[in-house]
Amino acid sequence: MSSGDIDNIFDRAASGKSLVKKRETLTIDYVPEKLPFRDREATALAQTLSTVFKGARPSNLLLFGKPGTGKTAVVRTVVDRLKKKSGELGITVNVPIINAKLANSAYKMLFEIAENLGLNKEEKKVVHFTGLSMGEATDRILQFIQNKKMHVILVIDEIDSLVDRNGDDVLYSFTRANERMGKGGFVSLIGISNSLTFKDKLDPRVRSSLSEEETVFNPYTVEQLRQILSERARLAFNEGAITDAAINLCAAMAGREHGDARKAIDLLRVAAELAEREHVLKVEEKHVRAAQEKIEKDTNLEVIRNATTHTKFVMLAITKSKNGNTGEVYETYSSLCKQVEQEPLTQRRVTQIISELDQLGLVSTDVVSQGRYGRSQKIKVAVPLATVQDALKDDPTFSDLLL
DNA sequence: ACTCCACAGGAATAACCGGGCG
DNA sequence: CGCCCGGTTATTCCTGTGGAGT
Repeated sequence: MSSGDIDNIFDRAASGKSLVKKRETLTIDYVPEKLPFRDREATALAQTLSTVFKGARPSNLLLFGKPGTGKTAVVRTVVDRLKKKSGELGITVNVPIINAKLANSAYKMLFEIAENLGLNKEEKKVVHFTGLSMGEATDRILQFIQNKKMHVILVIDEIDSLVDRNGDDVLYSFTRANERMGKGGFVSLIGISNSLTFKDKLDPRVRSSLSEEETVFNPYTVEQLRQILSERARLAFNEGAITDAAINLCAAMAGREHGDARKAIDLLRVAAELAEREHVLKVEEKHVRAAQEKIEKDTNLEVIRNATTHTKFVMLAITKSKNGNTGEVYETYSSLCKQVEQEPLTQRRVTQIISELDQLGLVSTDVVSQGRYGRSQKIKVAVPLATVQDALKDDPTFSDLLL
């Protein structure tokens, strides 16, 4: 380290500067002015939506693409502009953007739509957060839109998770709404889906209506990711606070998955945090590697921590049983339960929990047949043992069992 | 070629929760 | 108040199956 570098540290400390100057540009919520490599998609979307300014209903639209390909970001920038423009022109357009996955049930989603459209500010509450039948709730929302002659463009993010859990009944009502609505009000749907096979899960009627138009978002290439990251880094970091090599590594790591820009930016942010903690001058490749590990560990930790007690028991039982076939896991599991005087669940339920853990990637399973000795799963933990123990140590139920 | 273990994993159903309806 | 609604967790009962041992 040269004396210049040392001066540099002092200068930064004195002026209150650190590596990062604009942290918010490294979060997923930050939407840049202009989205690189997404012009085509953005103009197509703007084109479709522009019909509201003629007072007509825009076509329903489906957007496809893997996570982190800029779907949500494109929608948000275009919608922002749309709102600004409609304000200037004195046209009222309601554009609720809701995330079906975060809402985590069809009913809560309806509730959020209602909130967004301001149903609950009127007279008295119209749609509550439970208690009504689904049909009733949708009817009330549509009725409201019709009465107020509202122009609504409803954006449903992660629409595939809605259909996976609740089927397409709700979507059916919304796509059909315009026929019933008469003149004055309308509803357009914009669905954002992570899954490319999403359309197959829909009823044909819903499918044709929902995808009057569609756009596919291709994954970013590593080179594109690199450019996106460089641009963000220019905004976020102080001059010379990050090496090109670090940026390239972020791009390469995120590109290896499927061109996930969100992941790339997460990596960059966490790497910066780690570098700052070390009080070094530059974010380098090793910080990016460390960030990768940290992100993985943190998500696993969270998942285990938020799991139900029995899921935790099962997780622990899997780490404790060496052989890892279902019968053995179940036995260690029940003995763990009895140690703390809890009623163990059925084996059927436990296999279900195991397959849930498998889906979360905490555990890997493999069906193997051992001939005479039956057919079973070979279950292994897919995360470091320390992670499991860390996650469980805060739970008082497990404090005695971890030794 | 047949058996039969030790489960996998689907289907139906129940128990429970928070909350609205009349 | 009793009943309905949707959601989640758990139970009960069930049929299906790869391959080591015979």
